[in-house]
Amino acid sequence: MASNSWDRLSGLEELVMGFLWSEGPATAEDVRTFFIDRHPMKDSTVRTVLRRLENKGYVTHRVEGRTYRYRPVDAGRSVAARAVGKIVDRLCDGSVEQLLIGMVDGDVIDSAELERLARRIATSREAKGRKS
Amino acid sequence: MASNSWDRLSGLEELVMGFLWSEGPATAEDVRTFFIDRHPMKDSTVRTVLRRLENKGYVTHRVEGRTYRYRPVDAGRSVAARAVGKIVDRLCDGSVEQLLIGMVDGDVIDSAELERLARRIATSREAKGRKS
DNA sequence: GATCTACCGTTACAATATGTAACGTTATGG
DNA sequence: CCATAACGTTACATATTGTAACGGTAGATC
Repeated sequence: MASNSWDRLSGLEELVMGFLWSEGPATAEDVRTFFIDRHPMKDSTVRTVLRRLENKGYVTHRVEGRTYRYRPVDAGRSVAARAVGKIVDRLCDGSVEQLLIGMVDGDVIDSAELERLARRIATSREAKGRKS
Repeated sequence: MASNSWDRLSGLEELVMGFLWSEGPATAEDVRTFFIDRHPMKDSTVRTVLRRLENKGYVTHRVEGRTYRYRPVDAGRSVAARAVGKIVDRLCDGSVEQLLIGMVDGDVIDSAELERLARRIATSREAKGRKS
């Protein structure tokens, strides 16, 4: 009962992941405190969410004294990249170009800006050769 | 009871949208026939799915004689672009660059290829000036 | 060493979302 | 007039999600 093939984050799970990604490793109590205004939860609620996130493979925990400290398994951008990969496969017929065109047309990003970013990334990549 | 703020497509809904995107406007019967092997469904099932898709705003229908012909409201890449926009906001702290880096690191796309596509898109866009 | 307390896992439940479909209704082609 | 094709309404069983009460347990406190 370990490796499921889940992939979607629920709204609350996404909120919590957002916190972990920006604030780094945290305990259930840290999470609860952080969301105390926006979204008050009992501690058991928070812990349930964290446990579910762990089952889904998004976080791991390390035992620290008698508390658990949770941390994201992957960077937000990695999870995002995988999600986008699936979107490309399923909604863009596998074509990243189609997606990029859609993003430019839909004003998600400006074409000049996209070109600039792509160039910058390509440049920084070529400077380091293969890594794996 | 018209404009909901839904956003996610379920597995089956995605399948059906895929069909509509690739095959164009279709009736419930067209859909049923198309999926007869992969995913047999009763006609009422298909029509329920189509109706739900319409509620979610993904398709519209036109009455044609006594049947409904459904068509996608937006191109697949538009839907994809919006979805990616949300992903960027929620998982990449609003930075498209973070997403692109994640995609390159995660081998969703090669950096050189990304640059090539970005350049091509930028070129074709600049050739047409503003449109809206 | 008896208590208290901070944490944890287990268990539970209501509200949705999803897949699936039976049924009743109604034009329309015969 | 009647069969039928196509539609909407209604109905579940499951799975997911948000929310939390409970009971156990290891350290800290008298």
